[in-house]
Amino acid sequence: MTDTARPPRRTEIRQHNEALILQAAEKVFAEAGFGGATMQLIADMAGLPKANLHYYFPTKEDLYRRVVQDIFEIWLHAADSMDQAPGPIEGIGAYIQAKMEISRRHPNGSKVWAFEVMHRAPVIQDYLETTLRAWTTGRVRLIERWIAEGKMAPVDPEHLLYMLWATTQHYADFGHQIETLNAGPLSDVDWQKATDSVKTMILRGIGAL
Amino acid sequence: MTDTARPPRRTEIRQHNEALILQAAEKVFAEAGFGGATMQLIADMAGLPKANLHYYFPTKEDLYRRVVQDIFEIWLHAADSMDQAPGPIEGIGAYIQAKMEISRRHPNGSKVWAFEVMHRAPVIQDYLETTLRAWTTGRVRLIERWIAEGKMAPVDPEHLLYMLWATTQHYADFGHQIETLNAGPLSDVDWQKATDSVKTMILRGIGAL
DNA sequence: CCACAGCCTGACCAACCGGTCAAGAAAATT
DNA sequence: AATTTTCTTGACCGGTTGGTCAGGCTGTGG
Repeated sequence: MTDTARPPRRTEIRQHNEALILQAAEKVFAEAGFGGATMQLIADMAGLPKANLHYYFPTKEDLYRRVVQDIFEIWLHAADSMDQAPGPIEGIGAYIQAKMEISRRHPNGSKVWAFEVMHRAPVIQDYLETTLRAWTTGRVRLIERWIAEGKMAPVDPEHLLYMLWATTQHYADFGHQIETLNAGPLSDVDWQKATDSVKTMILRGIGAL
Repeated sequence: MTDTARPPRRTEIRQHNEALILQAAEKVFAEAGFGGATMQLIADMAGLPKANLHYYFPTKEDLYRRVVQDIFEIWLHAADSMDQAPGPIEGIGAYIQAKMEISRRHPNGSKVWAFEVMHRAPVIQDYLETTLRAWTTGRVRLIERWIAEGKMAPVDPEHLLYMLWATTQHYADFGHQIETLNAGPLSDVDWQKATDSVKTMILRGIGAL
């Protein structure tokens, strides 16, 4: 009578292996999509036998769902800095900064999200309709407030958000194309330049500079 | 001895069926990626037996390659209007207009391209390194000229191009997400609004307005 | 020491995949 | 009409896939 029946006690082994699998899965799903990814390949990359994957994640879809959800979490937190900002220069500037850093550090996550949405979001449609919609409504109101206060030009807030998502995620999703045109991976300086360029063009574009 | 050996004579039947197959393939590849798409599904959607697909396109990869190449062609032509423009307002404005219309009319093509690039472009890597790079270099020079003539602010031309690609293609690649947030498909007015928003924000962002 | 719950995995399976092929139907050419 | 080329298709094949399962292993609490 010490415990409350169910919780299967997250052992350290479980946590460690789940992390290992999720990391490998993110990469494989990003590079091949859901249909193109194979459990065998994910298993090899994680250094585990395939049957072990099915022990922690019963089906391929369960594993995929976890990967997508984890990414979604990261993205939501990226906007925290935007909320307590006094105006668009600080708020949107910080949001661009945060999203560009995510594009650099979690390019695979961004790609999996893109795959999922292009696939008509069979797995996370409910998230789009609930969490993302609520999130969006909140930021739209924030932007409308800034406009009303004369801190920026009267742009359509939703299309501004689309532009923010599109430009920042482009550096992750189309990273290969950018690297090809750049004749090599982007350096620290290149990333700084990219971030500054996006910030400058967008902030001037919304009349905040 | 009448003909010159090879040309396999494009009959009307061939042209008709190839178009039918390519149209179905574009949709299936866009919604499932290369790995997730099946020849059977494409055949069903085209209303043809699977074996017939292999008659016109020997392998799945041949079919995929044709789909990607066709899209690439459309995109290249979208920039024609940009070249003979006197300045960024007309040139970049027309380019945004053209790319937004492509996003609306060929959303699947845009998605297949996105899939391909995220997949590290196994099929069209040579196009990226030759045609696209040459194209990009040309537009970079054009933009640099406009900057030198004082017609726009001194932004980084390459990051401006990325922003143009990202924002316009976002309406195709992430159309499902946008439609979900919009609670339904975009109307004529919605598309006009989107195009105007993108144009205004970007043109002001580069100091052309 | 035992007991037991959680962890591991080689071997296996039905379903499905891309691709082949032979035989014939339909067009085009002579 | 005869002949040659193009087009059509059901049946089939080897290989791969997601998923299963029985049986063994391991660590921990008593």
